[in-house]
This record gives sequence, C-alpha cells and structure tokens, in this order.
Amino acid sequence: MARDTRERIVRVARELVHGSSFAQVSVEDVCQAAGVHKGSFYHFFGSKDALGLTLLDTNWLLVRAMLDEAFDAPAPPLQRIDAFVQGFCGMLVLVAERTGTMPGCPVGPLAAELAPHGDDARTRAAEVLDAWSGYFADAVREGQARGDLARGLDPAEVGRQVLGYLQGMALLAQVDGGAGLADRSRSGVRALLGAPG
Amino acid sequence: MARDTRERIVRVARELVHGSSFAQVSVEDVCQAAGVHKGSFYHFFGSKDALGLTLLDTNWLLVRAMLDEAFDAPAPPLQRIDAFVQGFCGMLVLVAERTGTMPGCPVGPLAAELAPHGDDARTRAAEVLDAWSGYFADAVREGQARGDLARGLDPAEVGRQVLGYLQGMALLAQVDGGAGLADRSRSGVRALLGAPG
DNA sequence: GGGCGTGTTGACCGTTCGGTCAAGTTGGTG
DNA sequence: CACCAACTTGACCGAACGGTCAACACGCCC
Repeated sequence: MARDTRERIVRVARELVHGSSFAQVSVEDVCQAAGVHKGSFYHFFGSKDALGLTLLDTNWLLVRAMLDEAFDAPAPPLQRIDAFVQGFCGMLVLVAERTGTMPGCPVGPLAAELAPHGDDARTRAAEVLDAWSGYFADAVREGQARGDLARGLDPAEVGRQVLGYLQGMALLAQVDGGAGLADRSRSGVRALLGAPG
Repeated sequence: MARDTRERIVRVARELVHGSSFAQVSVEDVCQAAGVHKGSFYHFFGSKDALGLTLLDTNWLLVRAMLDEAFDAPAPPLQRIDAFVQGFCGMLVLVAERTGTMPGCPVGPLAAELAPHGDDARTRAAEVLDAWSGYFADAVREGQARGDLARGLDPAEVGRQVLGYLQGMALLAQVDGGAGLADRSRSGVRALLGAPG
C-alpha cells in the first residue's frame, strides 16, 4: 500500500498544469501520468477543483520557500529582491530546459483561472497574491527606512506592481521563449522600485 | 439567410472567452449564445483552434485601434502612453461593470494559451505581442530623441517591460477586482520609463 | 485471529466534448 | 424559371470528460 500516492498525484499534476493550464489537464491525464486509478484520485480529492486548490497551495508553498530563502538572507533589501527575481526566473528557465516549453508562473495564472470557480477559490487566490506582494512591500519599507529608496512611493503599492510585473514578464516569456528573462526582469523591477538599474 | 452569422459567432465567443478562458468555453457554448447550430459554426471555422486564432486577431485589432487612437494624437510621447494606459484600463473596467467579473487582457492570456497549440499559433502570438510592445518602444525612442526621457534605456526593452507590466496588472486585477487599476498602472508605467510619476 | 480503517481496483454512469454529414433552404444570377 | 453557391438545419458520431461505486487488499491494534 503506497503511502505516497497523494503526493505523486500532486507532483505529477503540478508538472502537467504548469506546462499548460488547469482546464486543459484532465483528471484522466493526471491519473495516467501518476500511475493511479481514477477511484484512488477521488479517494484523496473530492473534485477536480479540490485538486486545483491543492495545486495552488502547493505551488505557493514552493514560491514562498524561494521568497524566504532570498528575504531571510543578511543582505540589503534591494539585493534580497534581486536575489528572489534571479531565483524565480532561474526556476522558470530550468523547467523550460527540462520540458522544452517555457512555462508561466506556477501561481499567478492558476490563481486567475481558479478565482471564478467559487468564492473560496477567489479568496484563497487573493490571499496568496497578497502574501506574495507583501514580501516586496516589506523590503521596500525597509529600504525606505534605511534610505536606500526614496520615501515618496507607497510600499504596498510598489510591492503589488513588482508582483504584477513579474507575472507579466513570465506570460510574455511563455510566448517568446524568455531569453535573458532574469536580467531583463531585474532591470524592470529596479525601475519600479525607483532605484538605479 | 443572415450574413452576419460569422460576426455574431466571433462577437459572442470574444465575450465568453474574455470572461474565462479559451479552453473553458466550448463550441456548444458559443453556438448557443450566438443562436447558431454547430453545423453552421463548422461551416465558417475548420476547428475550434481556428476560432481561437480568429479571436486572437480580432482582439488584437481592437487593442490596436486603441493604440492607434492614443498614439496618433498630437501629444508628447509620454502623454500618448498615458492615454493608452488610461483607455486600456478603462475598457477592462467597463467590461467588468457590464459582466460583473473583472476580465484579463483580451490578448495576452489568449496568446499564451494558444501558443502551445501549434507553430503557427505561437508565431502569430509572438507577432501580436511584438507589434504591441513596438508601439511603446517607438514612443520611448521619440521621447529620448526629444529629451523627455533619459537615453540609457533600450527602447525595445522598455517597450516589452511596459507590455509585460500591463499584462501582469491585468492578471492581478482579475483576482483582486482591480480597483483603481488605471491610476496604479500609470505610475508603474512611468517608473518603467524612468520618468517622474 | 478478527475486526477496522485506509487505500486500491476497474468497471461503470450520464454528460459533454469537438467534429461530421446528408438533406434542406435561401438569395442571387443568367 | 432554373440553377448554383452560400448557408442552415438537426441528428448523429466516437471519444473524452468529471464523477461514482461495490468489491477487494493490506497493515495495524485489540
């Protein structure tokens, strides 16, 4: 009796969905790729949408791990933001090299796709994106306190703009292949922060 | 014999897809909403993907009309960019008020969704996004020539960043409702241009 | 050993999907 | 009027969809 069935389903589903979209991946696809029967799937997940929520949470956990790694480092706030952007873009490029197709952000598009599926999904999606932009906002606040950043900008606002910018650059990369994504993203983020490139 | 059947299909399909995603809208949905039988649909479109391409082109035509209106105006380049951002965000908000749900960008997500469906789709998607960012790039170039903008930035690069930023802000708005989208987007675009807010 | 909870199996359900088709209907043209 | 092309109709196809179910296997604890 394999105890890792649920994890296997989630892992496989994450890859499949990341490569396209939630709607385009069927429960059957997931089961086949995970070597699991549909009955087992529905033993762990009440519905396909329930899997979607789990996927969103799992992907957010992964992104948050990257955020924590970058933002817990003993470096000035601007450099911590840079480190995350580097890591985030690097992850996307890595997936692209492994799968042959540039993926989008594993969180943003999924959140946008799930949001209309119910109030709980929309709430969760909003929470996740808020939490994410909060990391940027905190760094901006600290940068302003240290004098690295001008005080004129609203940190929460800038945090949201940086998150939006990353989401958009990931989307464009999906279409154009995303060459030099990390460097190009860094300069844009710097501009949004009002800091020299 | 109504000659506007094809147009009606496209118009209805644009609305349905704009509200969710291409994959989540079925040919049946489109036909029912357009008051058309499936046989008629396949008289005009060889496949569902063919409709997707048409939708991408039609939506791009609409966005390009907004671009032309803003960028043909006798105003300095920065103001022309502002005017487009204003118009673009205003259009999204208008759709939101009419349908009750904040839509995403009618072009970007569709391009990203269609891109993996074949080489021709990916090529078309890349062309559209290139053309769009080109409008921004041209304005940046002109702004630099006039001395409104610092010369250090690569216009093509900045154009792409502005487009990505707009795409991302639209995606976030889909989740959070997008209050004050236009104003918030304008300040971010200004920052990316390296111009005062 | 016997029961029980956790997983697993594979067939099955009704619905919907993208797509097809032969038979009709219409409007325009000669 | 006859004819042809453009268009419409509605039934139909096989496959895939999300989801269900009763029967069954295993590990664990009393």
